[in-house]
Amino acid sequence: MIGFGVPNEPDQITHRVLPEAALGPPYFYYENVALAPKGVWTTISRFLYDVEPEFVDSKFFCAAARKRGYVHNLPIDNRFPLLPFPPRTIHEAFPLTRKWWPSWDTRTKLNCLQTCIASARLTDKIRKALEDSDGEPLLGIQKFVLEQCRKWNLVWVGRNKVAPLEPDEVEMLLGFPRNHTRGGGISRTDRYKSLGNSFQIDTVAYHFSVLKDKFPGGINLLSLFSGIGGAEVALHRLGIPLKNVVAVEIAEVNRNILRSWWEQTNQRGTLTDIQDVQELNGDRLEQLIKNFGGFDLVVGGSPCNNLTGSNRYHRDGLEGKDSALFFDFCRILDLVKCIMNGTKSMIV
DNA sequence: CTTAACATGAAACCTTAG
DNA sequence: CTAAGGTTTCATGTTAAG
Repeated sequence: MIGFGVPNEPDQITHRVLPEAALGPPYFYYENVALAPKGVWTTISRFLYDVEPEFVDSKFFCAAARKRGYVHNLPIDNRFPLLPFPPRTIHEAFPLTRKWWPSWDTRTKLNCLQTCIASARLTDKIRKALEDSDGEPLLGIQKFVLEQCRKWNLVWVGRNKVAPLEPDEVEMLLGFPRNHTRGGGISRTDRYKSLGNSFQIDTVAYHFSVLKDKFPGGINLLSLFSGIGGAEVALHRLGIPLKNVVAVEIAEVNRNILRSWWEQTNQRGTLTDIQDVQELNGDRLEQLIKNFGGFDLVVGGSPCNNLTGSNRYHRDGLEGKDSALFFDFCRILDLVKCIMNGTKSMIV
């Protein structure tokens, strides 16, 4: 799962032909989970001008897996990665765990970072199971422990002791600055939730890197479902100045995180918060676009709640309550295209 | 009212053996 | 080719405690 290519791997594709209707401006970038129910990505592609999805696992960029699909109309030649490369194995990312890591735990990469962590009861159960055996644990015990470690992304923090990742460790793996989601009234569980829903910065920045030459004077960004600001952080770390950013995000804690980052990094552009994508109708968009001459890039990863395998209750596909917001991405992108090109919208 | 802890499978893909 | 087995997954609902 390397899409059109990732750094340090062969089989790079540097050329593709986009459908006529997909050509910008603006550039657009849509993201969601790769392992969605059957047919979902076919539908997503069809609604986004028949652009072929690019499926990439972020394990090629960091120490954790993250299988995602991206539909975008960005150029794909002359991409470059953020430097320095983040640690790409568990041992490099968490050197202190090495001392306690048993030889029979052969993991070198973590699994996907999710929104919940393992219970204390589980790590306690694992400790007790291991303490009962002196020396090498029985194969059955090893199998059980390893299975739980994979399932819950546990790391070794002491003799017979495993633990879930701390929020700041998740921030690091995803490529965010330390303490990005800390403070300002956000709870620990909300940090896990916001981080678990986010982009992996190095992956997205690799795709965005082709924009650096094109927008030396800065970029106007429409960031839908912006969350904790993955797109903004990626562009910033690439050294692409942010001129006008319109960020749409339903959760107040996430809007606060992005606003706080915006101020801490001394951004010189303007950040406009919008709470709900439903507020973005034709009139509002026309007004915004008139203010600063149009968007260069429209980014969004719409909710995956009804697509991900982690959801035991309502994995209903794109028509699900939350995941149907994908169609708002399409609606808004289409409106932006039409307003900027002076044509009439196909959507009523 | 928040926050935290905890229990709760299955779809879809992959590998392997035959 | 098929079947069996292995592996992974941006989560939700309930309960309790503050």
